[in-house]
Amino acid sequence: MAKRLETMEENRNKLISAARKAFAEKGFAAASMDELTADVGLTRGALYHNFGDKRGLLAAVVDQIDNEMALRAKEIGAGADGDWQGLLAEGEAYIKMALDPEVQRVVLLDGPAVLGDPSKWPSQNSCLAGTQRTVSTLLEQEVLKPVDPEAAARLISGAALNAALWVAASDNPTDVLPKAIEAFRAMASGLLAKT
Amino acid sequence: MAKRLETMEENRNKLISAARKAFAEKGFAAASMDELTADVGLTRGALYHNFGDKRGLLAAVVDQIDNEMALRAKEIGAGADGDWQGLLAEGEAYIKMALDPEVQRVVLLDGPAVLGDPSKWPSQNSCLAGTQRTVSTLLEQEVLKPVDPEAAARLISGAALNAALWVAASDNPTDVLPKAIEAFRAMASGLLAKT
DNA sequence: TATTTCACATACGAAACGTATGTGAAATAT
DNA sequence: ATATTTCACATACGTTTCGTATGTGAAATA
Repeated sequence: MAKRLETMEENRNKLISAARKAFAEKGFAAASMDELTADVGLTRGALYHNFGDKRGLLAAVVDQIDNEMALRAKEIGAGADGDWQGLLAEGEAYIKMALDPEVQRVVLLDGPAVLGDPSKWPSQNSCLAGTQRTVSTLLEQEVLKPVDPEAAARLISGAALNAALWVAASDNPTDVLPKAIEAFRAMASGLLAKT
Repeated sequence: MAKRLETMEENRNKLISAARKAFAEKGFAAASMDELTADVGLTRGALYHNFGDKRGLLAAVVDQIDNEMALRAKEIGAGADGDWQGLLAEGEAYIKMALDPEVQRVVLLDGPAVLGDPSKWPSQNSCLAGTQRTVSTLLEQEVLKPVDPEAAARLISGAALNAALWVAASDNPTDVLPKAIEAFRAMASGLLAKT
């Protein structure tokens, strides 16, 4: 039947999977397309046919990781007590996820540098979109000061992810992580309306 | 007299100056070392002798811009009414400075991606160090909640710089900038001790 | 069964980086 | 003042890698 589409999908997944490893371990610039494709028994021909160019492959990888992150953050946020606690929990989750070298190297460092501003990624940044939705909800409930939702979302994610970069680069991450989370909660609470 | 050292210094400055332009306009990866050096009447020989490699040149450029930023932020902060207002003013200054394509592309995007975590740059990140000093002062004055100074500094700068990336990438920056600043002030106030 | 499609392989050309070596003017020594 | 050494930079080379242009064979269609 549709054997063409089937193997094509397989090959796309193989390439994305190999790219996740290569980009995470070596960084975008140092990752060789020849090597990466050969690892899964293909050539650069398959790559350029499926993703256009090296950037296109990165975009696909970033999209996949970003969606996984957003999904996980949503789950964690939903388990919290109320929307506000949910937002804090999401932020905390992002900090922890950003400790993963793959997330850090691919999504936080190379992603913005190669693909440009996250909010304009071909795939849309799911993490950012999710946070913004939560903020909007809290604004309607008048839990937050009347700030711009997109601005708030950017600041929250920016603070969280930057804190994570710091934690990961520190000498003893486990010791530093709670400090980052505490400071994050403090700053985020600045958005709360004065009740 | 010391003609050797003199012309050597001149050449270093020529290269750094040319690199600022090239890195800002084309990005680190796309900037050609052949082209860049030829623009100032030199060859790659001069570059590799002075800076070791392409990354070394970027490090020198980042260092220069970073120091200019820290100097300017310090001036602005010093002109404010009190240390707390100074910190807010500094943050606001960073947001505005990050609208400069040179700052954005070289220091915020390519810098971390190529050189790694800012706090461990060969040059030390002057901006970060400055903010942390201010935070420490405010902690001694018990103006802030007892948070880790480094964590606070990272969160503040992270939020500010990420907000700036958003503003710059937006369709009408002038309209969006005040929203970013307002949200920033709100979040930063979360660090204040509950008086 | 013949024909067409197309997903991928193969082949090619064009940079660009880093190194190894050369060179000539400045600094030093005689 | 002349000879020697230093060294900042130029030149030349090899390697790697990307993107494109073209070829091909199996699957889909006629």
